[in-house]
Amino acid sequence: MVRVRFAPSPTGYLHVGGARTALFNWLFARKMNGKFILRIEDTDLERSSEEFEFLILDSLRWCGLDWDEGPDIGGDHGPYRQSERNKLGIYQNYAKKLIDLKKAYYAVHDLENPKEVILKTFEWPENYFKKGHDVTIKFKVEEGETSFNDLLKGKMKFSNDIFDDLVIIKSNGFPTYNFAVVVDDYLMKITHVIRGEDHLSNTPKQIMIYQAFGWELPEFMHIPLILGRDRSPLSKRHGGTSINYFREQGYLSKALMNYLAILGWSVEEEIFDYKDKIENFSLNSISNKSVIFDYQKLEWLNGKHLRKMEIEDLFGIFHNWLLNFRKDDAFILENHNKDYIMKVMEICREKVNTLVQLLEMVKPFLIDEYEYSEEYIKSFISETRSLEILKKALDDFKDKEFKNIEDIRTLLENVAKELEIKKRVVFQIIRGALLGKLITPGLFESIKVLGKNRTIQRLKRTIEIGGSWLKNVSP
RNA sequence: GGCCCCAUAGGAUAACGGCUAGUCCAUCGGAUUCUCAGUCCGAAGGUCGGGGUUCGAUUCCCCGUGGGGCUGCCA
Repeated sequence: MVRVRFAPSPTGYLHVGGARTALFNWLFARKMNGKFILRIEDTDLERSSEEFEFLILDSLRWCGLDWDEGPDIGGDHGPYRQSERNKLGIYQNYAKKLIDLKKAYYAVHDLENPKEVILKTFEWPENYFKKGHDVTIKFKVEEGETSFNDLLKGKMKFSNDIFDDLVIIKSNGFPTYNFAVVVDDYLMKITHVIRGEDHLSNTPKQIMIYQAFGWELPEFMHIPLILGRDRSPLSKRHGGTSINYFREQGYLSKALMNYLAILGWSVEEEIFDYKDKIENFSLNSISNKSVIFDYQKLEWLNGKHLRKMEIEDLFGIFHNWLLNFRKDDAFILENHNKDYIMKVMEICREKVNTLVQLLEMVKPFLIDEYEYSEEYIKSFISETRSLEILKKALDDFKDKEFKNIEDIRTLLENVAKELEIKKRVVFQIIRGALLGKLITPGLFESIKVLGKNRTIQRLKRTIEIGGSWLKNVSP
């Protein structure tokens, strides 16, 4: 049975790189009918926090990556938080076993200069401890070579003399990363360790520990890192990096996962729902090269997903997003029936890539006191016959029914024809009159969705307000 | 400094050792008898450098260069 894990440390938000690692683990587990385990590596007391743990789980859920065992749901190999495991004495016990095997020792550190070890012993150095010396447990690195096979990199070989003896239990009694991972991966029966390439050089250290215990090695696979535009590690400098950031910026989890999947994974068809790709997934189609995060491609992909999904699903996601991240704008959905809103969204999504952009596009349809953009006011004023255009359109709309796009087109083209003004000009003046902006969904479609009453009201409103713009600039 | 990983257009990828190095994003140009941030069409742009092996190298080997990682009582 395949068992893989994702083991974040709760010292920050979930990073896209972490999410990608989690995604590949998840995909592999699902494909192999195995288990995906979530373990929290909170052995760094200084930097770890419960809030970050909460946020990481929240982000993972948003991504749709569900786990079979974890700190919140438990499992047969718990607990799943290293701090809790430490309380049970798990790491201490295993460290003592290594001491019994003479493969690790107590290291007594100098009082003044804690980096210096003044005594190595297999017996607990109670006297020194009482006097206030730091005491750690260090793993003894033997001479020789450590090699392993990496699923992506192939055969790896390290000479042991590049490693010093490594601390496995800190003076505060907590295990270090390299020790805790080994003990936990062993106890949790992890079969495949799939993680970022930044751990490649740690692997031989961990393998030495496996070997000291006589434990069977899992498979290892180190996937390349995600970099920013300048090839330095992706950081806030390059833009947002946390899952939460992209969520807040109006990206869909499906799209973000899709992007993380194709980033360094060659596929025939680029746009997909990653949950449909479980069967096709294979570890060896993952690229072996670090990759640069391309915000533009992500946005493009997000637009594709936005346009492709069921409008009702999009409505739900949009509504939710407003409530979570744009509380001040959430009111726009009130006092409208869902049907109208969905029709609005249907035509607006054709032009946008993110929920942020969608919000801007949708807003004027849902607010009667919509604002007028400066560009519109400017072009309204510079076109001397603006008011005339709007009045003519108003008159024509009043006594005509318009049920389909063609009727609306005919009517508007007729306005232009009779006034002998270019269609483009007429349409732009009317567009802005109805929605306050010069960039909107198709004008005829917009009018159809607005309906007769709103259209007429809005024409009247702009005629009134537009009059005052003209007065203000009169010579 | 030491050890390790990586290298095809600006970014992501494709090409049993063999056609003119293919595709997606971005860029530029055109179209969409209404806007464009949407859609369609088109263009430009690449095998990091130097040595080998070979009839033939993007592909295999060596060196260099560049980028990245590790080198913590961080993970």
